[in-house]
Amino acid sequence: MNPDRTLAALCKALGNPARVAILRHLLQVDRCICGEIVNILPLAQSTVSQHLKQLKEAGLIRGEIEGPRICYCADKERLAELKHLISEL
Amino acid sequence: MNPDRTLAALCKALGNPARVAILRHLLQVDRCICGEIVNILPLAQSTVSQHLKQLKEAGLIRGEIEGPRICYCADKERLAELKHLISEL
DNA sequence: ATCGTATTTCGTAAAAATACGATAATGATC
DNA sequence: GATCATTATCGTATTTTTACGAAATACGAT
Repeated sequence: MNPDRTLAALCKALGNPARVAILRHLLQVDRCICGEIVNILPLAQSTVSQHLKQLKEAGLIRGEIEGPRICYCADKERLAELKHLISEL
Repeated sequence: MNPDRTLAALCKALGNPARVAILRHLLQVDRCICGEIVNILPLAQSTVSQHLKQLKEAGLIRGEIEGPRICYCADKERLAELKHLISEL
């Protein structure tokens, strides 16, 4: 993809404080289940699920099914790509 | 402001390919008048003006009145703040 | 097979973003 | 003062985002 579009898509995914908080938390704890994120944020569980979906679509996080729950983790390679695109601005 | 909010606001401002292109261009040419940006992008003049407004509100660019036209330039300090906030993720 | 927990998806409403053309505002020039 | 060039703002339509509760799905345990 065109670098402007890639950067815009990544930035758009982080263009909401809740999603920034989610990513930051996942980077701190390395990995955690969805429910933990729901507890941290003052948002309904379905809303958090949507934010997770957007982050996942942007490639910034991944979710692995782990029994009855889903374990999320940050995709550090994708984050590195964002860092690179921003830093070369 | 809360760092999550600051980062989200900055990212939101870059969450559109046209705005990324505008910022990138301003960084390349250092400074240029609004009309030049309008010529580069495949968008109506009023639309470009709105994008410029958003970038200005986010603090990423500044506009100085220069006779009948307006000269825009990137705010490198603000950009540095974005780079810092992203890099420390 | 049923139940309980965890998560997503659906339906929906309200707000914001995007884009355009038309109009207004500003400043230089005649 | 009229006019031209440049840019912002207004009005509007369409799309997207954000948020919620309710319903569906998936899985483990009983």
